Amino acid sequence: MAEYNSLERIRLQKVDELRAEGVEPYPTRAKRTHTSAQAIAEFEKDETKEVKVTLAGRVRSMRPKGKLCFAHIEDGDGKIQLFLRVNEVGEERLAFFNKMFDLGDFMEATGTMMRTKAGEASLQVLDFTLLAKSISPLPADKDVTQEDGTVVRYASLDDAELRARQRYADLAVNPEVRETFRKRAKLIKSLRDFLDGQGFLEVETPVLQPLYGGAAARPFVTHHNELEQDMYLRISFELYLKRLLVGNLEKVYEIGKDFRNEGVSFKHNPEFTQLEFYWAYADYLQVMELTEQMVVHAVEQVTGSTKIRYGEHEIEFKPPWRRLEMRQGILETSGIDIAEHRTAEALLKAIKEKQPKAAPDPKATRGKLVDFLLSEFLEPTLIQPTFLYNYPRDISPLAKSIPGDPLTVERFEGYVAGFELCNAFTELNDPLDQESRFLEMGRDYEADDEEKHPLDEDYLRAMRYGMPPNGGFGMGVDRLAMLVTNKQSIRDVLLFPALRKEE
RNA sequence: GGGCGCGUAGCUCAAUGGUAGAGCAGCGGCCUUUUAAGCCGUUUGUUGAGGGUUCGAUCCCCUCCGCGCUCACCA
Repeated sequence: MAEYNSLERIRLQKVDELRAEGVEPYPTRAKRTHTSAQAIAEFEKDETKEVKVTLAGRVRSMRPKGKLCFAHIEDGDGKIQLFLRVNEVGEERLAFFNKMFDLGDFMEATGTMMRTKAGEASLQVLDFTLLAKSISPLPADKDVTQEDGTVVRYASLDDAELRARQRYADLAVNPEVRETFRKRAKLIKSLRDFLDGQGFLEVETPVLQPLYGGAAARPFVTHHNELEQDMYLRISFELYLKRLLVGNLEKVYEIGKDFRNEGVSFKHNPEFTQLEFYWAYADYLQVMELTEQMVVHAVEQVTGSTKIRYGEHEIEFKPPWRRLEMRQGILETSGIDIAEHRTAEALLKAIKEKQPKAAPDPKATRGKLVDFLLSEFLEPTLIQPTFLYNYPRDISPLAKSIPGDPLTVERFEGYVAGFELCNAFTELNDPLDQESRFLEMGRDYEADDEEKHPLDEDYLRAMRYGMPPNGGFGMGVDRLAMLVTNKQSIRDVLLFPALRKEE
């Protein structure tokens, strides 16, 4: 049972009073004819013509002034001022409005458009109705535009926890939050449009899987009662999408949620939106070109420019992006040439000599050490969009080796603003090689390591029917959303980010 | 999981080893062109929870809860 504070109790009492007067505080239907923006546009076409409209929205401010009252309501398009006078609505109705309406209420108002003495296009109200009484006051929010044009916000909702937990309140009072999520929707639509235009088929593969795979991550485990078996929430789409290539679907993609039972950070959420595509007969170089085209298309659709501002950086997405061989990048930033150190022992020794302050895991494989050098030294320098290519084989069990170089695979990652945006490779399609890679991975992890790749026999069975050579791609859509909305935390681009349960 | 920090009114914040204030919101008035409206009056708190030290804790100590930053983890 909810407990009400003093403000809420006053409003609840108003609900009772309204009902006692025969006024329904939550009527079933609204009769809106225009949004605020439509009404203003129509009025401004010809201000001598009478424009009669019914508007609806949330009351955001009330300024009663004796025999008249100004109020702003906000709808999906913006705010509009209501102007109520005793001349039109009568003394009794004006008093009713002042007494019974509160900030946050949804209401409807019918009237004619007019311009106030201060010059604001407003609705001169003839009649009004309550649409939904607000019991709990929304966090107060006042924007004041000062003479020099700067907007000062008084008493807004900016507690990060409250904003994430009660996103509905955050959205209700912070218009720029609504804008962020409009941009996010536009981003996803533009990615979809691009891939559709390239002839890719959008598919849906299982979220609930008998076996997880396609990435190294701890899964969420659940249980199906009737089948009497454990199920996993997917950690990637990869293995299912590649099964479709076996089925002669040549270009497929999926946009959806992945789930990883791991740490939460400014760039990690346990469930996140992934885009993956697989492209038969293409290799990682072709995927690289398609990637830069796709991303610049999306950035341009959302922001209107190929260039964005992200924090202190200005980032240009126009292709071609910088291409940097991983070996070269690591050499330039750490002074270590990984090609000269072909074993984990040798590489570890080199790191200790050249970078005594660095603290790599002494038990790491060679691939993990390369990854360490990458994230420690190279990654922070990759601000402008950069394709880092050619990765160590042992951290890439699903990628194909470079002909003639068994330690290196045809793989690239796209980096922007110092973090990984996407990951792609020429996909391994040799079932025998794939099987030995799975077994190899198994040896590199402890028996109880939850990140150990389970051996997916059905996937190998599919591959044995024959899988065309292909290029595959995966991208964290939330991270791209962070870039185009200039948000420093993944939470700001997720409507309901993962939070600990409230007590 | 480790480290650091934070938690005070509906919102934004202040204060102090002697049980708390401001602005906004609210409530009661006045006001026929306001937009942070103004003016007069006025209310609001288990100071995140529990325990300890103390004559006395919101402040000091411990535990817990929640959040933020960060490290670890994360192909």
